Amino acid sequence: MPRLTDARKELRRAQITEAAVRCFSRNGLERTSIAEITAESGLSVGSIYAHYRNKADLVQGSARAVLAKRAEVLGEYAASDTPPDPDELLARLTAAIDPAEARVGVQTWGEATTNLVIRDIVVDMTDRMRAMLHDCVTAWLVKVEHLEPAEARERATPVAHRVMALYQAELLYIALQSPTEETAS
Amino acid sequence: MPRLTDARKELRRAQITEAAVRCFSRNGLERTSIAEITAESGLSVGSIYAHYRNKADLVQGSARAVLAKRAEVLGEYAASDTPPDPDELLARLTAAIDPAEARVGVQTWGEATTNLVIRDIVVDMTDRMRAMLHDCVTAWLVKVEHLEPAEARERATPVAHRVMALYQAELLYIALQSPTEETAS
DNA sequence: GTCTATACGATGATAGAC
DNA sequence: GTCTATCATCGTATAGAC
Repeated sequence: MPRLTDARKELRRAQITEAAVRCFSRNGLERTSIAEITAESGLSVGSIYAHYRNKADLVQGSARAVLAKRAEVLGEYAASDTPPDPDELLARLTAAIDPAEARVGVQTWGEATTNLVIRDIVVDMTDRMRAMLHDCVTAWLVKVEHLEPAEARERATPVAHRVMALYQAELLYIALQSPTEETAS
Repeated sequence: MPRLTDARKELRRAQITEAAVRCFSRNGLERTSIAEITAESGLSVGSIYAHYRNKADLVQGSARAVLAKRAEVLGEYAASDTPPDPDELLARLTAAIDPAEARVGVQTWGEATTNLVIRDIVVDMTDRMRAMLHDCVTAWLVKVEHLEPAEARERATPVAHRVMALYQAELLYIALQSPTEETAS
């Protein structure tokens, strides 16, 4: 299989999802029409349907992209040599939130309540992020607080759970600020 | 103005919003058609439009109803003579969450990211709930921990903020459990 | 692969009788 | 106030040329 062609295909798909996310952040998942995404991406209707089976497929791809991007930021801290303490971890995480992506993220939560495919994506990504947080906190407990690895892992669980919860609440808070307010720091 | 007529009108409106909330919890805000709400309420299309200007108006009414109901539970604790400590407060609050209403609540968050009217309703209700939590925590600090009222109010602020955040995260968690799981306790 | 034009279905909202 | 029947709009998805 020609991997160059595959790479181009992935690039087009990314181009489309990125345009879609911009539209979603403005008008929401369902109120965004294919025509709008067409205009935003600079492509045509036919081209979009050549890369995505239907709109549901496109929404899934966009949801994955947004959630993956957020998880990516987290992954960097987990591998750090000087792990931040939980409060600092949360502060850095929330500081890295992009308002537009926060809106799409919250829209995705809403969609997940009635769409099983989206629900699985969200739950899966949330579990992964919680696991990464667990790694971060464990690393901090071991390297900075000098706990035994076994005990550190155990004590990290409720802490990771709480950090995740506070992060989600912060994401919601940012998503609920009106688009006109988001430039004001 | 005849208040009996007004009361009947309110009753009909409630009947419609309750049916709407049931539909929303199953299919989401946007994917629920007026026809479905018609069937669920046992009324007709014309009757619904006699009580609500349009679908947006109906969604607003439903959002208000759900959020107000959740705030109501909280109001009881604020007036209690033996205020629960923050952990207990959160535990009781989360225990009182109805899965169907949790789903509509999260859907409302999603809608609020792009709909200014809904956004104002959500922000307003959130602020009110946080204020009530503040009252609860202050009452606990004064009556149980025997702090001075002035200091209690000040110390209660970050606590109320955190309880609210954890409550929101728990609401999301419950909303994301699939409808088939919600009977399993 | 990408485009334009179009078919088809669904849905919000209205009209008018009772 | 409530109903049934209907309209008009919009949006997804496809067909077919290039």
